[in-house]
Amino acid sequence: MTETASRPTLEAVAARAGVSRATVSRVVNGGDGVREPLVERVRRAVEELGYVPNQAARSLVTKRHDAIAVVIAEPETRVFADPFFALQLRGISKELTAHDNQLVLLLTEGRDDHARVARYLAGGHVDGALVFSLHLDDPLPGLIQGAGVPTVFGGRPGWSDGTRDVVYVDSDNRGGAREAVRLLAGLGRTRIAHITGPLDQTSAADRLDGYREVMGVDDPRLVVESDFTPGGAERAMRELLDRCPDLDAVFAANDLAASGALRVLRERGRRVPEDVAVVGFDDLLPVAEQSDPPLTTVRQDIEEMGRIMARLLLRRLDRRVAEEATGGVVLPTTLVRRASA
Amino acid sequence: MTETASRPTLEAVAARAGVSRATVSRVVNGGDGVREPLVERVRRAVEELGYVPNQAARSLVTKRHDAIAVVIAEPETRVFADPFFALQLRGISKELTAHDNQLVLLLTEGRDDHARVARYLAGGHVDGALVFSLHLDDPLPGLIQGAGVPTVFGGRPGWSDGTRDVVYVDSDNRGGAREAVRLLAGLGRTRIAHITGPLDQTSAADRLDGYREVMGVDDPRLVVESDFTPGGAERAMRELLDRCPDLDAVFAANDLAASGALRVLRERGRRVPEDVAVVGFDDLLPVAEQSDPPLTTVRQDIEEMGRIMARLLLRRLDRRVAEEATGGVVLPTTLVRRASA
DNA sequence: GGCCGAGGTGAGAGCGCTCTCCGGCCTGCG
DNA sequence: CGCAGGCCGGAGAGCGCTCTCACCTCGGCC
Repeated sequence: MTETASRPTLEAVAARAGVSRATVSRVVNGGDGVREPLVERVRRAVEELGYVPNQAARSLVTKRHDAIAVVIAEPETRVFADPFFALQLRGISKELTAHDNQLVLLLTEGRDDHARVARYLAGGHVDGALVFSLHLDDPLPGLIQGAGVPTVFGGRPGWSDGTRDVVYVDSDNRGGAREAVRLLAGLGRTRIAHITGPLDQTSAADRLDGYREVMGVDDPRLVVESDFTPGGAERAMRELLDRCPDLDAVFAANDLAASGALRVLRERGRRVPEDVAVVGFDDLLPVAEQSDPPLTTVRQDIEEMGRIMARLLLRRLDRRVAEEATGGVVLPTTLVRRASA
Repeated sequence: MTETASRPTLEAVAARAGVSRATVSRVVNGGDGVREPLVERVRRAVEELGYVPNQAARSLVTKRHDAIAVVIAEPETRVFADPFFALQLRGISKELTAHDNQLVLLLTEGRDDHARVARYLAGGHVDGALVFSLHLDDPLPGLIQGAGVPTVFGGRPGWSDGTRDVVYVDSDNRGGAREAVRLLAGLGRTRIAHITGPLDQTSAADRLDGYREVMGVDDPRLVVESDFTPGGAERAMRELLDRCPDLDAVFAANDLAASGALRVLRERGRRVPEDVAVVGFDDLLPVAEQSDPPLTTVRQDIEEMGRIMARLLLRRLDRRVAEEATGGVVLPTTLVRRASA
């Protein structure tokens, strides 16, 4: 079996069109400064030969790769249990595709992988990186910054050492939480409990902050730290009911937790929302809409977050030295009312 | 702000180690045929300079990229609603990482993207592709095969035109379904209903086949086509109960569907498993374990599937012309008993 | 009608690497 | 002690592209 003829090169196209390599290159890259008849001739040659530029050769000289790394650190296996990352990936993918960039996915599995990722990024295989780092003590962001690759973070990185020059995109976790708690308060609820997420994640911490801002001085009996999972939330909910049987509302840090809370409330014979009103966070449709009763929750547009992250990074790569704006972009949340509150 | 000094090249390392480029190259690529003292000297130079090979330059000559594309077609938005792909990705990522390959993620959004993906693959940017194509009429697999890139499919592709040379990895959907239905039959259930998945997906079709194999002649009243979602399964379950109020078991094509069925059964006052036994498929922990009652289901090792896909592809790429074995690898499933049956 | 300038096109030098030779040295054998 | 053969290491030719520069050909202007 003969090897299929190797792909045509610029040279071949040039020969066929009767022009020089340089001209073909110009046409392929936009065709500025080439006269129409020639452009046409080259286009046809490209078409006929089925020419596709060799990206490796191109990168070698341009030092551009048109590729972006997406780094998802996964301290817990949890990560993939909720569709959060999947949705962000979709947003990122759409935006990158629209700008002819490729998405290189780097999944890390514990600390051992950090060095690998850092090396890869430092190796200049990609033009930039989109990094999800949601934990306060995560060393990865630091390593990545050290690698000197333009980076945009997903979610506010929780630096222990104060401010650094970072660009990040996040939801308005604090504002969303405030809105949720205000809704409950507006419903006349006075003993509003909060099931938090893991507080070493900035999103969970910020939601707790929002809760506290509205509650004023908080009754420690009403707050239980949990882990964003239904199971964890069930334990938390039981504890809350034991501590404070007369609570009349629960703000859960995400929808998964809310669903766990709902289950325990039902099991304990509390009616929702009559006896206890419940609000979640995220608006994960399969969970929020299917729960019983359907969940009132704070929606964040996750896919849009992904898209914006990509857009920010791409823009940064464009205007090289220009305005290296730093800081965060915080996306608004919206309250979605269903039956649970 | 001065640009940071560009990364060191082979040349620089060679100079520092006092050897030729060729020798450095040999050391970097395994060091065969270079004497120990030289190897050591080169290693040190690499270390000191922080040298990382330029992948583009390397690819240019080797025609290898050490990169694999993962193509996930997404006809429906559904795709990311369940953790299925995420888990497979994890398996793939682990295996690729272990062999120093990168994962390029290609998400397609409707038919328009097909050409883009085909062009990309044909462009020789990656050494191979892992493709998830679960629909009977999907043109994508055909396009990809046309591109001449070594490919392994996730899930049995449903060709309308009979057999082609494909390599795929799939779960034993049919066998798993048989096992599920046999369990129900063994429990003395005689009117066993089946809520299918979308039958244009081979997995759903295979599960239905398995069900039929055990049931013998099937009562059409007992089978309703659905869509792998809780909502769809609710509608299907209602219809089943209306048609056949005395059914005593339900085999749902996946766990999400089973959870929907459970909800309707509860709403209609049927006890599970006393009145109606329920079995799902997938063993998605958050769903299966958290449902009420916990779900008896057919487990497939999704992450392992991903790993095997990657392994198969990598092996294929290795032994170039050698045994181009074709056909499918079908992974076994196991029945997990919980409370629902 | 000649000169200058602008706009198009081509020639050629690399980008950083791999890999094939080829030559030098060292070993072993006659 | 001389020569064949094997190993090691270096030189150099590209891989396919981009980009600078020089050249050429016009048109416009004096």
